[in-house]
Amino acid sequence: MNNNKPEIDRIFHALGDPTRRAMVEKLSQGPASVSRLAEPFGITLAAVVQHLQVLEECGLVRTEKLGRVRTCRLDPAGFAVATQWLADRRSLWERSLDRLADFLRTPEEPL
Amino acid sequence: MNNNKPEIDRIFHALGDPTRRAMVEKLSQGPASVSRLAEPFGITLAAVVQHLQVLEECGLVRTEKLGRVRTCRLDPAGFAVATQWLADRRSLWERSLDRLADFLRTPEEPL
DNA sequence: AATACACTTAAGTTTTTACTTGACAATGAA
DNA sequence: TTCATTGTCAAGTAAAAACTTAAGTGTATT
Repeated sequence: MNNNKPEIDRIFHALGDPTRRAMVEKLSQGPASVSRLAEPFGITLAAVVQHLQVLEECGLVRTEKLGRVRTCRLDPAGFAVATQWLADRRSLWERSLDRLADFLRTPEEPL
Repeated sequence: MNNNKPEIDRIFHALGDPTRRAMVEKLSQGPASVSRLAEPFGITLAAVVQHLQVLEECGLVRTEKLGRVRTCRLDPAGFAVATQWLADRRSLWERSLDRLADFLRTPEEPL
């Protein structure tokens, strides 16, 4: 499906992959180089770099290269977008429950 | 990658698809039948049902069938899991920033 | 200068995922 | 009973995503 909010799309898509989420988990303990990030996974460096691109393009991770080593760190802004979306769902849902409660409480009224 | 927390895996995977997220957005405005859920999307009912199964299996949505109509509604519990994961990332990340700040503040100490 | 290190890139393969088609209940209405 | 409605299921297709291989670049080390 083609939706209207590409940023959210990319963020949730990025978080949808378990390897990428594991990379994020590692980075939440502090910055790491690409190869140290790769260590825990049984995949090639190239694959890790590809995941990293996805994480960077959607704003969950920032990286900078110094000499020959690229350092990766979390970018909280991206997480805020995801958190906000979830919070919005909950608040809308609660509003709909409230409306239902009102409706049930109110005795039959003519429309 | 094979991770240790299959529930989180399934939840974020489910939210990774834009059509499923749109379905969740619709359901956050209140319960809906399968065919009403399907209306906004240019896909077959069968496809919608498949998405619905994914959402139900990971605990984001609950459904119940009465007569020939199945009613779908959000299940807040699933959202709590996702929200918690995001919150955990942020708090760990902030801890790591604090440790860095400590380190920078402390004058050279012998190891 | 030679070698090792830390990536990077492009291209191809494999696996997953989303979606369709078509046939088939089961329920409710006429 | 007949027909439309609402959904279900299985199988297949097509597109996207993850991953590999292999060759290459720039940086540090010896």
